Amino acid sequence: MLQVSYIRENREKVLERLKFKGFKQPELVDSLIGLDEDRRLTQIELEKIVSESNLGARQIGELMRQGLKEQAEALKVKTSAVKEQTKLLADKLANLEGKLQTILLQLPNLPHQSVPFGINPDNNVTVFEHGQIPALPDNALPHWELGVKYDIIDFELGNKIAGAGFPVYKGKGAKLQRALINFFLDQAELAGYREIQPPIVVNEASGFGTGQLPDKEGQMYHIGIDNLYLIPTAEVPVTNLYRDVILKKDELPVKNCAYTPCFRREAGSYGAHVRGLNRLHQFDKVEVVQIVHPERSYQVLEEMSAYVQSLLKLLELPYRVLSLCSGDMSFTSAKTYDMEVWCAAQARWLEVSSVSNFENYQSNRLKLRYKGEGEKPRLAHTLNGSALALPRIVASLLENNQTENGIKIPAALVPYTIFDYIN
RNA sequence: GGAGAGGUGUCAGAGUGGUCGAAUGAGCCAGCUUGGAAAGCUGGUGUACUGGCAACGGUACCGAGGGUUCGAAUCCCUCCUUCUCCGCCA
Repeated sequence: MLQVSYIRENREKVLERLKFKGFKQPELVDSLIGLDEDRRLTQIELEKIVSESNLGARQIGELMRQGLKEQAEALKVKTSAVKEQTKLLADKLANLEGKLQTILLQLPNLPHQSVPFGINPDNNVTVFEHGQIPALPDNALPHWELGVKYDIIDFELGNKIAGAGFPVYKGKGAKLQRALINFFLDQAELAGYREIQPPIVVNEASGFGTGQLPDKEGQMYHIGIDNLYLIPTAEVPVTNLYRDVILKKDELPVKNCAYTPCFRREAGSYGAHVRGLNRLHQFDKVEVVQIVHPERSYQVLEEMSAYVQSLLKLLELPYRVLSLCSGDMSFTSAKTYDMEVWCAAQARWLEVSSVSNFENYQSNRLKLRYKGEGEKPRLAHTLNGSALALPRIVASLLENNQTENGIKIPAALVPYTIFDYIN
């Protein structure tokens, strides 16, 4: 959520950046500024009257103590009348605040200066590529067929017990999952991240805190009876750990990581491009989250990007890094890098990580702040990234590493799988 | 799930309708004291919105949200949560 004070003081720039992002309702900015003006005037008026009636109440108390009942009664009548006015103003104020909030929730984050302009994914800019695209034999199989061939991923069984998009991993397939999770967590720890094991359901307040609610409600599984949501990413619980928190300045940066299953309804997305592991309702992911000083957030974004790339290098997967264009970035991000791995049999790039700097857009909503000695609390900057999401990594490993002897496991992973081939 | 008792500032802990944003103690910060420290003494020590160049004000916040009242930490309602006992259970 953008700060009202920032919008008020930087109207031109906000409008320019929103246009850059392709935001279609720039008129909301001026509505917001108008409402804010109105809100402040109303508040001043209300507080003046409340102040008066507070004074009256205090005087009544004083009179009562002195036993001057009649004077107290007279003053009561007067004060009651003042109070009537406060009701109207309080309603008006609440109404204005509601409208203000509604608009604020509709305004996306402002893209950083370094974000390339664009309106769709075609305008994303490849900023880095690494690794050789492997040449596969003609009889190469896509991962969903390899999964069946080696009896390690069973989509039909998952379909039977849960539904489409809930695969069952078996034998070495299951062990590969576990190996990847441990590998990612160990790497994260080496990079200075503290491991968190959060709940994988969250309440409404948490959903609002990271912005899944109210807009993306349909994207999450909802447990109606207890009004809880299955998390779509560990970002939700791990970032909400810091909701309404004021950190000491020297506690920054906060670096947390977490492995969790993630649940996404993905309503309406079916078809060939979401086959196999490409898009699932349940998948495993290790997420890294940082809370940093505002002056450091762009440096940290680069560091996080480099960290994710280091994982891909260790897994020996060909990848590229995209700087998302203004129009393709998520609603809440100020700058995002996507990491995509090459899936040889499908002959396409698949996104396995998205690393974003939210600046203070999330922390404003979360009321996540930091404070130095004798300073005012200030909003911190938050960043997060997948490190990494498993299914597409598995897809890429299977497709790229298929040999006549089976699927070759990259050396860095062998200590975790204990086997070096799936066959 | 049933019965009961609680939730107050950084912490401990008073406060049951009227100068209570909140006693007291501890902690923390600053000053005094000291060669230095401890002890002692003095002062300070929350957040948000808002007015003001500032000094300094206003309003709100005692788990959350409503309500009663001229006035609520204190009374009423709903919810959350913690503890104890019982039941159930990985």
